This record gives sequence, structure tokens and C-alpha cells, in this order.
Amino acid sequence: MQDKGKYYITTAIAYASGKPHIGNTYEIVLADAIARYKRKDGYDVWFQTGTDEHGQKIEEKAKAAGKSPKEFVDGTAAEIRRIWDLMNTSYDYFIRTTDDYHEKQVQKMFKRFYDQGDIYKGSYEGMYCTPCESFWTQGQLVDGKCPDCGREVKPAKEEAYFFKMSKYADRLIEHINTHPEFIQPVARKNEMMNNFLLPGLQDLCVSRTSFKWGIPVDFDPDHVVYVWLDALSNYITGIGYDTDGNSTEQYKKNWPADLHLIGKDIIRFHTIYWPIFLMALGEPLPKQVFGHPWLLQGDGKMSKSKGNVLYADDLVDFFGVDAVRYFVLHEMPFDNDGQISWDLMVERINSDLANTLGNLVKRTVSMSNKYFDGVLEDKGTSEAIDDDLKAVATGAYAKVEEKMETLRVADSLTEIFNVFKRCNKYIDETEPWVLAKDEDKKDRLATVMYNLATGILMGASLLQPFMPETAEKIAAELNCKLLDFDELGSFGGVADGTRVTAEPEILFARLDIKEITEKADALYESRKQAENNTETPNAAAGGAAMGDDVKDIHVELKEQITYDDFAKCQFVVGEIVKCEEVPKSKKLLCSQVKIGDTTKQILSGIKAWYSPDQMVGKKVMVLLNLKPAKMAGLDSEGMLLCAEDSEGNVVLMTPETDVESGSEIG
RNA sequence: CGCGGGGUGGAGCAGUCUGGAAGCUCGUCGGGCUCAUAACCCGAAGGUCACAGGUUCAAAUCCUGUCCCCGCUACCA
Repeated sequence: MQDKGKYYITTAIAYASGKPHIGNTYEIVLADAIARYKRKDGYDVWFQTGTDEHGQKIEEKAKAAGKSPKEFVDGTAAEIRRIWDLMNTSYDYFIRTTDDYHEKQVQKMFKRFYDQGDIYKGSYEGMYCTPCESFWTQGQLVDGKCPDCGREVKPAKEEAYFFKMSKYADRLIEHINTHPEFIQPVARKNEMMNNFLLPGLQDLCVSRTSFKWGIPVDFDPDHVVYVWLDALSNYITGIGYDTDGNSTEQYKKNWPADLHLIGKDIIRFHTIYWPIFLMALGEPLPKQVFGHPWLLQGDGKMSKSKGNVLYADDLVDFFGVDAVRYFVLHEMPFDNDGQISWDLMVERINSDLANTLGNLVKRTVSMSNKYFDGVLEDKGTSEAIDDDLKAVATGAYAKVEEKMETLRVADSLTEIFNVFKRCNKYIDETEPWVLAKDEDKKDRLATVMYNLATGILMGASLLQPFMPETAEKIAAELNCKLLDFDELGSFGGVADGTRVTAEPEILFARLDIKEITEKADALYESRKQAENNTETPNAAAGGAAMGDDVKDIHVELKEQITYDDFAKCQFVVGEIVKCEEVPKSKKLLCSQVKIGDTTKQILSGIKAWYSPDQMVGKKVMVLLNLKPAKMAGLDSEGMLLCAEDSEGNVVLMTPETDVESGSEIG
């Protein structure tokens, strides 16, 4: 393949706050398909991914898990990397924002920005919510209160560093306008222009003092660097950028990046802040930022029970890596969100992988064995009917190339599968089993089999970047080597005398939706059980959803209270006599609770776990003398006691045996 | 009037920027074939492009209004 130069592609680095689900995983698979494709297409590819490990949220999560932040991210980063590897992704470098080199460079950048006047120290003035430790602008407030917790906020001032965005805004607008390919898909470009750039960019607060888990500002250690400045820099620190001018050859070769592949939710950071930081560093801007849409979980029937999040490793367990890669790449929406569910997976696998592809390879290999003892040979007995097959096979690369140019990965796969479909049709047109009955047609039959094998090999060669293992398997079935892209312009590649495998393998077995659904249900059920077990403090940590992240809930002791304090709380047994959903709310159920001779109305945020029907008739534990409060416009005159596990699942506290309502608990 | 995305045959999507015969895959039905994983090939049915107005010779596509869905947000006692 000719050398087409370098190609530097990145994914967004994954936020190391927990285990990534299939929606997050899909970005790395997409990037991998592009990276493998470009490599095969003759580019010298550098493919970088990694983890974003700083920030308040991680600090909090670590605390909740009873770990230090570093311990915590060591665990999650390893888990993320394990999944990336499981998906057979060919990244060249996995960067962590806690890497030494990265941290040092970010500190140097920050200093340099400060020295050259791009960053200034100012104060952040706004409305401050003490419990949330957050500042809000007037516009963010809800009814003049904290949008997070709804409590009172008060004006406050905090020292902070600011980046002068406005200084570079005009240059950025100019760049975006003169480089229409910079932001993809195009619709996102207008979003950025109209919402942020044209109204005027505000200076960005680039330091925090409200938490510690970040890269410290070295000349002012009370401050840590804003996570986005930290995270975005990975794209250059990972390839050896040095703020002092001693960047590596690697950096000089690869920067600017050819493609930043990111989710549509973080386009703003990549097309506004990141370019401006780069301008301030005097570095060129990335050539393209593609904000892909999301792969959402379809609401299959088994989706109702809680905890049915789809994880890549479960899917791989069920279907194998390449089937999962195929699904996410094929369903990969270009600018609308796509869907994934067990049903949709099974449907795709059966029709495309088992029927069209797997069956084609099997029947071809079987016939070769049956008619020619597995030996392929072109006897040169072409007929007009062969021409279209050859045209489709030889034309496919150009079509795929055209789609890949614009990152239409799903369409590329469709083009490749058109080759396999054409092969199936060719079998029908040539009817090898009829030729086989006529000794005079032996040579013609040989050519037909040869053409078929060739078509399959050419298709498999194109498929290699998307489904690497499958492509190799097909080649092994045919006992051929996969072809390079520049060999795909002419029909050929199978040597005369090649002998296909004697015992064809089933590449993808047909799946039964019912079986898969039951298996998935069983998986969720056992996972739920495992979670319940870990709720009891002494139970051994079982293999639950979060993998090695699961451990006993860390219990922090609150201030001691006296018996009198306790006695102030009136706990009683109540019976739910009526219950309905609160229409205005997504979380609340409104219950009428009979407590002895009175009935109280109590609102509870448990809609996700209990339906009104399930609630009625239940005996529950009630805190009766709680001061009534209004929620969603309704009065709540007490509180139903519940337990909440580390995953946020909620269960009602109910008496162990039936007991009459109104009974005191104490 | 919190912000954003969306509503196209039974399912999943393309087409919408740049108006000009409603398309793809799956499913369904009918037919063919028997090499193959009940697979493969051919054909058919099925859509007032959410609804109502408007612009236009022409609207899925542009404009206005309405309804519904999904994220984020929020009440989470």
C-alpha cells in the first residue's frame, strides 16, 4: 500500500468515575474501526485513548467507596482499559491524566498562560450554595434558589483564575468559517456559532478551590486546574508535547490531530475551549472534530427491572466480540441517536452475520469440498453472468473509501455486505449443484467456485478493520491471505490450487431470541441477588455489576445522639391503602397511609422501584412526626423509611411479620 | 413559556442543510431452489412522511402554531 502520511486519531478520554456501559464503549470501537481502516489504507496511524481521572465527582465517589482518589481511579482506569482490550481495540497509547508527564505539562501550560497574560487572577462572584459548594449565575438559579438542591443561595466571592476567551474569539470564528470540515456533523457547527461564539464568549474560570483532587496550580497551591483544561491537553501531552519547546519528534510528526472523535455532548469543549487553548500555545488546531450521537438502550421488555444496563462484557459473553463490534458500528448513527437492545442484537446477528455472511462461507466451502475435494482453480470458463459479481467485488473498495472519507461507517459496512449478498445471488444464478450433475460442465463449475471464493475473500479483506477476527477466520476457511486494499481493484487474490478447509466452521450460529432473552433475564436476576447479598455488611464481596469496584458500603458514623434524641422520632407501622403516581413528577408516588385511626398522605421518591399497585396493601415503617412539607405541589405528612444501596436502589422497610397498623416502633 | 434532540409502512434507520416521482435493512405474505446455519434467490402487500395552517407551479424537506416522545434539569421526607 502506498504511504499516505500520518493520521492521528483520538477518542475522548473516558471519565474514570465508574464502569463504562455500551454507550461509552461504542466510541472506542468506532475509533478503532477508523484507525484500522486508515492503517490498512496506507496511513501511519497513531490512535490514542485513555482516562480522565480528576475532578470533584471522582473525589466524592472515591470517598463513598472508602478509597483514596488515586486508589479509586487506579481501579476504574484498569477496568476501562480491560473493556477496551476486550473489544479488541488497537489503540497505540492509553493516557491517564494522573500520569506524571501529563500533570507536569499541564502545570507548565497553566503557568505559561498566566505569564503571557491569557490567564488572570480574579474573583468569581455569584450566588453560592454552601451545602453544594457551588457557584451559580443568576440565570442558572431556579426561583432564586440553588438548581441542584433547591436551597437558599447567597452572594459570595471566591478567588479564581480566568482565561481570556474573548481575546481569541474572532480568530476562532474565522477558523470555523473558513474550515467547514472542522466541526462534524455540520449541524453542530451552527449550534456552537449561534449559542456561544456569536453572542460573545465569556472568560472561562479555569481553576477551582472547592475540591482538591486535581492538578495543583504550582504557583498557587490552593487552586487546582479546571478539569477540562487538564483533560483536553491529553491530546498533545500524550504524544510528547512540551510547553518549553522540547516536544518530541513523535509530537512534531503527529500534531495536529486529524480527528478528535467525541460524543455530541462535549462538542463545546472541543470546538471552542480546546482550539483557544491551542491558539494561546501557538499550536495548530486539530483538523476535525466529530461529535457522534449516542447509542441508546432500546426499551425491550426485559428492560423494566432495574439494573439492566447493557455492558460491553456481557454482550461479548453472549455474542462474541465481532458481533458486538458489528452491531454498534452498523447501528452507528451519523447524526441521530441509535438504539441497542437484546432483541435488536439478535435480529442483526441472525440476518447479517449468520444468514448472509456465515452461511455464504459455509456453503461455498462445503461445495468446494464436495465437488473438487476443496481445491480452487480458475479454469477460465467465464460467462457473462460473472461480470456483475466481479464488478460488485472490484467496485466495493471505492464505495467504502467514499463512505469512510465522511466517517459514514455504518454505510461502509452496508457496502461490504452488498458484496456478500451478491455472492449469495451468484450461487443462485449459476446453480453449482446443476453444473455438478453434468461432467461436461466440470470446468465451468470450477470457475464458479473460484469466483465465489474470490468474491468472499475480497469482501473479507474489506471487512478486516471492522471485524478483524472474523476476517481472519474467513481467510483461514479459504486457506488464503487477506488482501491489501490496493489489490482489490482487480478480481483475484486466490491462488490456483488453493485448498479450502475440509471441515468448515460455523462463523456465527443463528440465535433464538427467546433463549437470549431468558439468559439475559437470568443474568440480571443473579446480579440483583448478588447485590442484595453485598448489602449485608459481613457478606463476602460477590461479583456484582461493578466488577472489582464492589466492596462493602463504607459506613461513616454520624454524631452520637442520646436516647432522648431518639425518642423524639415517632416511628410507627402504617398500611398503604391507596397509592398513585404524581403526574408532575418522575420520581414521586403519593400514598395514603393508614396509621391506626388516622390516615396520612405521604410522598416518596420511589416510582422507579415500586408501582402504585405494588404499594397498596404493604405494611411499612413510617416516621410520623416529621414536619409536613410540600413536594410537587402536594403535602407530605411524614416519611416512608427505605434503605438505599450503593447503586442507589431503594427498598421499603417492612415489618418482618404482619402487625397491625399504628403499632409503635422503638 | 428551563435547555436540547426527535416523531417517515409492524421494528430499526436514511432522506430534511441545497424543495422536484417516498428509500434501505429486518419482519410479514406468495413463489423458486436444495449446495448451506428452516439458510439462499425472486416477487408482493404495507406509509395522508405526528397534527393544523401558510409560502410555492411543486413541501417529508422552508415558515407559523399545536400535540406527543426521549435525554438533561428539578420535587427526591
